[in-house]
Amino acid sequence: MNYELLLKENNLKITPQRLGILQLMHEAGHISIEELFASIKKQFSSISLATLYKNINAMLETSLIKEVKAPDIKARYEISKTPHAHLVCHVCGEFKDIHFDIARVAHTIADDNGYTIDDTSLIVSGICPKCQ
Amino acid sequence: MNYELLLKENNLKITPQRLGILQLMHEAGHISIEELFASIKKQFSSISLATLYKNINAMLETSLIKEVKAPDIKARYEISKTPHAHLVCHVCGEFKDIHFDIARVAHTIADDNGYTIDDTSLIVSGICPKCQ
DNA sequence: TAGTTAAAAGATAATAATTTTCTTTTAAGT
DNA sequence: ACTTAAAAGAAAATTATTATCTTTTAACTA
Repeated sequence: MNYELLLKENNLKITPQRLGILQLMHEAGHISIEELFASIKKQFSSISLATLYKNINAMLETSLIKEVKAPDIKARYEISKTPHAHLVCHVCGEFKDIHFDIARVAHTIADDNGYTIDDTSLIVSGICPKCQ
Repeated sequence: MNYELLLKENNLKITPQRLGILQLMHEAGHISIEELFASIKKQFSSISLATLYKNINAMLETSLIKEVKAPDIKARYEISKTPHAHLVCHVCGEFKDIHFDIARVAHTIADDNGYTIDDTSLIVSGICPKCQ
């Protein structure tokens, strides 16, 4: 995955910190601020939490990344890809991408109401087999 | 709507504050903490914000109410009803219930993965006709 | 390739949101 | 009415997020 291109396409300056954030986000699939901060500090020991928040916000604004929030679970961030659903265990926190095409459904809903879609989120939250 | 029964069914004590919260939530359809606090103070001028949070959390735990969070918009709370989608304008904040049956889709996803469902949320976020 | 500039990083302080603690009050069951 | 556990209210504490300011750096240009 070409993170430099991703940033460039979104008119964001390429910085080592941003590349590190995107790399970690990509490896994890989806990651919370806490986890991200703990991991990124291994590469940039003096990185500021403020920097992390500012970058997350900048990348959210351009939709380069996406926030996913499920009940009982801290928000997680992921690099935007084709819309998909999330299955979340609220006991152990397991977070799974589900390749279900939510775009069709979303378009039907939005069109019926004259809306333009910017984001669609389908989150199924429950208990995974291990936690039952 | 019988709020006393709702509370009783969920083993929560019936208090005037809780009845007020449920009433406002029902009238609004979905409401943020801020709005709720502003409104509930008209009835209970000395109600504490801590009380509001504690009650929201208690009612969330029993699933008597549900939290709905869309990008750029503060979390909103609603009395749990049959699962439905939400359409949100992130410009003016308009929040619309959509009577689309998301349960079927959710069950398919959950069953395929051995999950038990506790909650399903489909949020389509975009720009409403007025804000375009 | 150095020079310029606007943006980003980092440090810290400030603000906002949420939770905790403690005391007083009250709902609900004898 | 009496008892008890839970809820309310007030205030403080904690946590999350944002803002401010100075220093550093990416990106562009001469």
